Amino acid sequence: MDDHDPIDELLRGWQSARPELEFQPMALFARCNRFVTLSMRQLEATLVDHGLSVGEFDVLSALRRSGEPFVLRPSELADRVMVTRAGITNRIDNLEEHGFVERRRDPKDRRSEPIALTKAGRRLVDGALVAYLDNQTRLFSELSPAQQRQLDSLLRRLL
Amino acid sequence: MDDHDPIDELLRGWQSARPELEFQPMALFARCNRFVTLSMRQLEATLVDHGLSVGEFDVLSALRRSGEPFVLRPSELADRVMVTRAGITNRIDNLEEHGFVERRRDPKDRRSEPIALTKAGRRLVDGALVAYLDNQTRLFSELSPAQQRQLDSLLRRLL
DNA sequence: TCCCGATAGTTAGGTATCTAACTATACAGG
DNA sequence: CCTGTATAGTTAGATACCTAACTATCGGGA
Repeated sequence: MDDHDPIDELLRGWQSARPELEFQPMALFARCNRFVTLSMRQLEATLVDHGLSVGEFDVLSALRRSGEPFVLRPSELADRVMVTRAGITNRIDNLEEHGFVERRRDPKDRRSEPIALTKAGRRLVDGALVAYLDNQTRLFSELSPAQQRQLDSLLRRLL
Repeated sequence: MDDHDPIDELLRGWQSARPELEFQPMALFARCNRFVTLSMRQLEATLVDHGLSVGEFDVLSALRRSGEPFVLRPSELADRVMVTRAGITNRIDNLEEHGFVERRRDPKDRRSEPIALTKAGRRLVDGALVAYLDNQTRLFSELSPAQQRQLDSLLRRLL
């Protein structure tokens, strides 16, 4: 019963304002939300040290994961990083300006503009990845391996 | 091993691209993130039915929770809904336009502009609250009460 | 061959947020 | 009292998204 936990405070506020209602699930979701929000802030800070935003890192990551020759079309990228195509256009614009990706041409389909990870982009993402993983590992370091598996299984059930 | 789970796919992609690294924590965080993102979308949809965005609902909720006379200063609201003061100014502008809150004056401090929940605002938030809670309850309905407590305790440890 | 619906990507317009700068007011110490 | 610093809130400018409309191209069927 930490009096300074903002979510317990939220819960107490509601319970005294609407004592007839059940707020346990709200508090649980608020905690999930808070964990993700705070963690994202840390991850952003980690990537800023490498000159990347999370959004840009996601795009470079998708290219990196795709394996040789590290080329994907914008629509494939959009699907993989779960962003609209318009959003991907903007991210690619930024990354291209900085020389981390290149727009190519597809001789088979002139509508398509395959996006290729450049050498510089690959170096960058490979370096940032290590810091990013370290950070994510730290996020869960308070949990034992068994607890981490437990959390994973609960989340799988939720999704 | 669901072949169509996008997070398992993420994991497989990385494992084949960088087999020497450990991606379990990344997958775990990705799952948290995905759960929160998908849930937020549902909650947004629920509130849209009541003519509110999540941000607006948060502000009205904070006022509602504060109890009689349902008045808080913008800076208190900003702290409670975890948004900058600039962000709160905008939300209040919207809510005031729609008549759900009112800007008052504080005779003790002319810098301050206490925000009061109107009758209409209170009706709205009380109605939306029920739908919102129902939705959040549904989010976790796949988990037994014991599993929900387990999740809560894991999250408390993480935070 | 020509047309027409589907597909790839970009552009335009709108929204919500942030940071930083600004205005007005309060208050404490000389 | 005056003055300097802190505080309350707003405004300005930038960013990163979204949806919807648009342009160009593809490919199948009359």
